[in-house]
Amino acid sequence: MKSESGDLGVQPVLQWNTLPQLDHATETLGFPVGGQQNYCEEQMPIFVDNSNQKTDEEEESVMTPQQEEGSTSSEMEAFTKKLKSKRVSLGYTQADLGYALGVQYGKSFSQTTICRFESLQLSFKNMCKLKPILTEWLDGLDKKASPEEFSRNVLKNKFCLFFFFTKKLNKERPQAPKRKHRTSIENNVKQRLENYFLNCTKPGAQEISQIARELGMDKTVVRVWFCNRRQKGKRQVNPYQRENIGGHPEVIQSLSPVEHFSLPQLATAQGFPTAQIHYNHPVYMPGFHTNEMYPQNMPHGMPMANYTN
DNA sequence: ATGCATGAGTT
DNA sequence: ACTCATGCATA
Repeated sequence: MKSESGDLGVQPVLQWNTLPQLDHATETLGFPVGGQQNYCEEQMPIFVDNSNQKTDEEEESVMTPQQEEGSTSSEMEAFTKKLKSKRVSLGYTQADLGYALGVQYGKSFSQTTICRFESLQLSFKNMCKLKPILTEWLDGLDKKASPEEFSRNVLKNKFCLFFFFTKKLNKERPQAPKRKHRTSIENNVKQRLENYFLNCTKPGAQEISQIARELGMDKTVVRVWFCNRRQKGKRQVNPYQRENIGGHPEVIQSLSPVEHFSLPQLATAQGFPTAQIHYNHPVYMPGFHTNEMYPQNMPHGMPMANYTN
């Protein structure tokens, strides 16, 4: 990680917690710096002067989700690859990118969201919504990118991040956690939930109560689980589809129980308009209960420059 | 990278 | 009480 950068203004490296310039930054800025958390609830302060763009050629008022002609799934996929490639080449982590967006455009995103965007794990609509912002970011990088200037901006961004992060930290340190706790559902219970889901993707209050009782779970947890399970079914691309698009659709046909259920809106659920690959089961991918519904993504075989990690 | 959760907006 | 966008927390 020790980029041979040396000092400020040279190599933008954005691994906050291992950043060589970190100490320097800390001294310079007068507050501690480090860590890699998500603190996105709050709006980030905007420090960066975007003098190098953003004149008034751009009317920002409304970003119409160019759902129509602009974005097809393949376009989207191409875009995500481009984005990731650029991000990585700059040494940005997903979290960094999320924050950078906040710094430059006033709206930050979490590592999670960036991650999901890059791997097309969002609904198409959501992808379309985020794409313009990310496009802007990409474009901004290309424009008049004098290396020094760029590096400077990167560092400025980082300082903003540091500031924001620290402020947030200090705020939360005293009054610790009214934060949530991630309840962990045992695998066998998950499996049973899956079975219930298979039988009915949208149980009513009654059913939920019943299920909760039978599984010895909190009703709310069950309800949320179903919500999430449904939502998961609407994710845009799952690894199976992607890996088999150009290949052999052998593995896929496990079964298609979903068809047998009345899933009114499921069929039309915000899928990619051009997602031609429709396996019979848009929702449930049985056959794996290894707790991992979907296998790991293979690493995008790209020449990661100096992205050590 | 992903599971469980929240909150705003809908139905 | 749901959907949808989103993220903290965690594996």
